[in-house]
Formats: sequence, C-alpha cells, structure tokens
Amino acid sequence: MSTENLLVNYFSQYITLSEEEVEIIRKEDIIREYNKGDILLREGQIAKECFLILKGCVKRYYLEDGEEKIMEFYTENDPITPVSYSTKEPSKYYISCVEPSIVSTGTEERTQKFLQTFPRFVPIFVKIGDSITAKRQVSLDSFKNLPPEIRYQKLQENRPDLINRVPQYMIASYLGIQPESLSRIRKRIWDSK
Amino acid sequence: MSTENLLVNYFSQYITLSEEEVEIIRKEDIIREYNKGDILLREGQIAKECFLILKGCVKRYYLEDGEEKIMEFYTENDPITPVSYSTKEPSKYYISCVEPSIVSTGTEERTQKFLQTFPRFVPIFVKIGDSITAKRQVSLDSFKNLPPEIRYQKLQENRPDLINRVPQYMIASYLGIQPESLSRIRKRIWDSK
DNA sequence: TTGATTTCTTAACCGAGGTCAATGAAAATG
DNA sequence: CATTTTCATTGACCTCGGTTAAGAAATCAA
Repeated sequence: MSTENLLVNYFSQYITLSEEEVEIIRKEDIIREYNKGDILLREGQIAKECFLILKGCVKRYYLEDGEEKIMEFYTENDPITPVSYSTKEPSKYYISCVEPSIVSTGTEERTQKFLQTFPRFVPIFVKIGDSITAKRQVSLDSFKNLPPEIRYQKLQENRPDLINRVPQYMIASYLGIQPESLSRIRKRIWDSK
Repeated sequence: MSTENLLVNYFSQYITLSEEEVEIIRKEDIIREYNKGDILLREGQIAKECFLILKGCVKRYYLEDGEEKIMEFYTENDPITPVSYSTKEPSKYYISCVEPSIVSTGTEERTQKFLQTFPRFVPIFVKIGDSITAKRQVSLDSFKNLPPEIRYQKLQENRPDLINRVPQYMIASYLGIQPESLSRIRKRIWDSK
C-alpha cells in the first residue's frame, strides 16, 4: 500500500469517503517517517501535535533513575493524544519509535479547519476519543493488582503481535518486571504445557 | 459539637457564611446516622445520593470471591461521589460504615436548588470536585508499582489517623496484602529503628 | 467479671521476583 | 564476513509476600 493511502485507509474504518474527500485528505495529510529510536515527544516538552501511527511501533515511557518504565505501546492505526497536548503542560513522559514508523501528525488548527469543512466527520472524532478513554480504563483495571505471570498471559491473548515485534526486555518493562523474570515466566508457562 | 453544626462547619472551610445562609443550610440539611456495618451503597444498586462524611469512617470495597478488596477510606469532611451516581449505572462496589457515622446525603435536585438559591457557592462546588479528581490521581500514581512496605509507610505519613482507628486487617486489604504480611512489615519497620 | 468472639502476632514452609554473574544467541556495524 | 554490541537465558542466592496453623491480646456481651 502506498504511503498516501494509509490515512485514507484509517478513516475508511469508520466511514465511507467520497472521491472529493479522499482527495482533500490526501492534500491535508501531513505524514512523517521516523527511524527506530527517533523521539516524538520528550519529557518537559509541551506537545504541539497528536499522532496517528500508520505503520510501525511506538512506545510511551517514563525515565526513572535512567531506567525506562514503559507504559504503553502503539501500533498500526493507534491514535496518540498526549496528556500534554490537552493540558498544555510539560510532558512527564517520552514517546519514541521502537521500529521505523510512518506517523500522521495532527494540530489543533488543522483539525478544526478540517472539521469545519467536513462536519460529518465530527461524530467519528468523538467516537475515536471515546475509544481511547475506554481503552485506557480497561488496561488500568486489568493490570492493577494482577501478578506478572497473569499479566503476561493476558498480553499474549490481547496483543500477540506485540510479543513478536517488540524486544523482550521492553515487554518486561511494560509488565513491570526484570527481563530475567520474564524469561523465567516464559519458561514456566512453556514447561507447564 | 452538635450534629446540626457539622455541615455548616464543613462549608466554613471554604467560605464565610452569613447568618441567613447558616439558617438555610441547617434547614436543607439532611443528615443520617448509621451504625458500624451499615451499608450506604450495594453492588448492583444505582446510587441516588452522594455523601459527605461528617463524623465517623466509611470504606469503599469490591467483593471478590467473598473477600473484601478495600479501595478507599473516607473520614470527617470527605465527600463521596459514587461513580454510579454520575453514570446512573449499577455500582461495582460497596460502601459501608467502619464506625458509627454521621452522614449528610445529597441528591441532584437538592444540589441544583441550593446552587440556584446561592450562586456564590458554585465555585466552591467546582473546587471540591477538582480536589476529588486530584486526590484520586495522586492515590493511583502513588500506589501503582510500589512495594507494600513503602505503601504502608506512605500511609503512615499521609493518614496517620487511619492506622489508629481502622482494624489492621482492613488496612492490609487496602494495601493489597494479607493481615499476616502487614504484621511482619510492622515488625520489620519497628526492628529497623 | 467472665466467657466468647474478634483481631493481631508469630513461626514454618513455599513460591515468585530481584540481583548478580556467566554464557549463548542474535543483530548491528564496518 | 568478521567483529562488536545488544539481547535472552540460566543458575545461585536473597528477600518478601502468601498460606496454614497456633496462640496471644483485645474487644464485646452476658
């Protein structure tokens, strides 16, 4: 699939686009390509943009005593609205690329202009917002208090792709344990089958 | 202090009341007294009221396999707005009295009428709402990922009263550990001093 | 006050994650 | 392709919380 089509494709999940709309989205489209390790948002920065991952994989993490504490991974078609983008306060976390990634960036002005031109897109934007909120709630509920081994199994069920495309030490960080522990958990699970 | 004065007292934290206002608050005032163990909200119920604890102590908890998982304690001057009160969906948790308690209950109609009569109270209600949100955020951040021993020490610093008025096995539940573990933690801390 | 009930502490044993160190496998680099 | 760096696994040892069981201490009621 060509790069220009990725964003059109994203909207097509939610709504059927006319020829004219497809054209305008393509023109409006601001797409950037990043390399592995590139940083989309730094701690202390105020986010001017929100993101939509069209291709690749991105992580959101805190830095504590030089250690990455990964809070979330985002992959194809995941939208990211940094807290800092909403609050206009300095970000407490980083966002950076785990893989080479293609990202569509949104600004407030551009979104407003776009929604004025195409009011019928308003409900879709709301829906996307809701789904972000719901997703956050779910991941909080499902991770609180559960032992790491269960968390890993839930991850296997819910996001099997992640386990294959992300280095294990990052998965470990995401689960809140050391890489060695994840290794043992995997061994335990394997042995018990 | 007499029972009728408790609610007036609560508002006085935030604003200076005129004689007239004091009178009206006393008349508006709907106060209930509960015994230890009385239940203010059951799982499955839709909350018709929000609460303000004027005296005593109340716990909010889930029931999992018959076990209480205590999420929060509320004491003097703590307001409680159950999620179910906002969403109108069945509550996922219980609220019940740890001690004999005196509670002021609020309904939407009564609050609206009250704020129409005294518009100058609107900002205080907003402020109270904000402080609830902030408090929730803080307690989430500070408990996630921290080991139980640290959580107990933070509790000692932030809410020393709780430790003296609430049975230890409830504190343990609140910290997410077994009573025996809390006993050992206390011993460890004591020995190391 | 006394007896019953509730709550707290202690001990022994187990399992699971942290830490450190060593080794092997895989990937990036030139 | 060879070398260097990164990443994953394993073992030994330690700490800490869970579990079970027993008994002490505090609380409550008759």
